[in-house]
Amino acid sequence: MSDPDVELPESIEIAWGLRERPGKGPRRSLTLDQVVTAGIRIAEADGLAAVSMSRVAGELGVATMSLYRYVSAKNDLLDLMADAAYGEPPAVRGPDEGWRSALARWAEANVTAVRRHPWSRHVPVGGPPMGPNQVRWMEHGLAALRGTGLRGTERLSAILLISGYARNWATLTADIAEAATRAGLSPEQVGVRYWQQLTRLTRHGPYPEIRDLLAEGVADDDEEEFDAEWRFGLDRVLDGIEVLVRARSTG
Amino acid sequence: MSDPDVELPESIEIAWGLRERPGKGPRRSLTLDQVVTAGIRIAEADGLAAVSMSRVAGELGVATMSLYRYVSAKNDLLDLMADAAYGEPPAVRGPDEGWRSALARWAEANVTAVRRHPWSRHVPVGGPPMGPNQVRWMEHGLAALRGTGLRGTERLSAILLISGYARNWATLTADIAEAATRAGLSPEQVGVRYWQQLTRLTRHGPYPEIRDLLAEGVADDDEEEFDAEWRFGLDRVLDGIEVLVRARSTG
DNA sequence: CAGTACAGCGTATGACATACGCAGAAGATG
DNA sequence: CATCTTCTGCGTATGTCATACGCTGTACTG
Repeated sequence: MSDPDVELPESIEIAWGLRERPGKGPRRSLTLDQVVTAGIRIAEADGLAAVSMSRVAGELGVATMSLYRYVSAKNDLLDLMADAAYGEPPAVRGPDEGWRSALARWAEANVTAVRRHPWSRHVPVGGPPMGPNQVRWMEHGLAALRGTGLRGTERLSAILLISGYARNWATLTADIAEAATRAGLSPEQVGVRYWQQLTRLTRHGPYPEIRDLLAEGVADDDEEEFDAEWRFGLDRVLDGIEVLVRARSTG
Repeated sequence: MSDPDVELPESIEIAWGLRERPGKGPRRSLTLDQVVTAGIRIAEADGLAAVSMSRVAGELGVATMSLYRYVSAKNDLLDLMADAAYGEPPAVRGPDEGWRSALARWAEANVTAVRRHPWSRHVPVGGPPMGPNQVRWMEHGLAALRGTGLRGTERLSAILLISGYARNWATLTADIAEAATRAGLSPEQVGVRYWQQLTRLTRHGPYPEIRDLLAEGVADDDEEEFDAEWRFGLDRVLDGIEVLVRARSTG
């Protein structure tokens, strides 16, 4: 139950500062932080695909292979970059704030975090959150649900659900924004084009629902529409949680 | 409003069978389907990373560059593979089935689809669904919400929310299952190990919520726990939709 | 001062996506 | 039947990338 020294992936240990500094050999000329920051700078400027070990090294004025004294593989670097991209979680729920408001803030902050670092959505994830920032986000998300009567697994599932939704939404809108930039259009125009494309594809064939949808005029013609859609989904999730919270506090 | 010939990405047109066969030159020695199927076979056997153009070509007994007569870039191939991985959507909602049951089936089917082709979760997505199978899934998802009084954008947001949750969940569990295989453990053991790791990381520092969680004994000690967690989130979402559906039918 | 473990990094390897252009095939056209 | 057009398969070449290996010099330890 309280194993003091569970095995931990190397990059995670380093990120949490659990690695002893050896003190022997020559002084290191860089910090891990500098490496990660350089990677982020490149991703910010030219996208995640531009982040190569040699380019990161170039940015720092060292040889490519030197980086491997700081990370054990490129994937480690990407994981650390992604964790850094999360940044600070939003302010923890205050004593006077309701769980619903706090959770909504937390959800919005998730979206904002991805929007601030659009490249981060392309970092391949593998496994549950263990980076320092990710864990802190988890902490704050759980705090929003304190006192609701939800069990541990339930609180956890709830924030997993919400962060997943937020990341999905942020990813979708970022993809659209990127396609817009590529095509020299506005995001709204890309949205409209998508519906036109879907209209053409479903013109012939058994797509009654989609045709109804299109006939209803679903086109996202302005930014507020986009935002309304996000909030719609968020409200559904929060409503669903509220149903349970109420049931618990009544029972 | 009814532009008859909207621009469509090349690979999408091909996938929908909207490309004319030229009829001129030599006969093609392959079909697009064979190429995609070969890619899937490799991904199934050795993971998505093993899918290289040269390996796919080898599998088909042609030269690497021949593939580019069928897809314009590797990404096209991956997109087509991902669309194929969706496969058939679940049976459309029948006349006697409630929206909630139909939507739950649709959600489960999303999970199953990813589980059947775990590699598909690593295919980089770019943009809203346009593949033939994806669109058919969309059609069936919307059909589940027919007659609920929800507006078009609302129905759409709802299924986006659910499919996102399902894919996230499937991804997380697949990641765990894969880590388990790599480590020669059971998925349950990997879950337990994760909580131990988190215990160690949060032992010192401001993590009251996580420590509460761990003290409560949150460890996923069997498969039913896993499944209960999935259903918890799904029920929250469905409850949230139900709140709205009821409000609409009352108003 | 001797020993030792580690830092930086030059070099080499093997995989990969894909641009380019050619030779030959099969219809289209006269 | 002859010529032309267009497309196919694909050989070759290019440039990029991650990373294994091992050497050299460094700074702390005893």
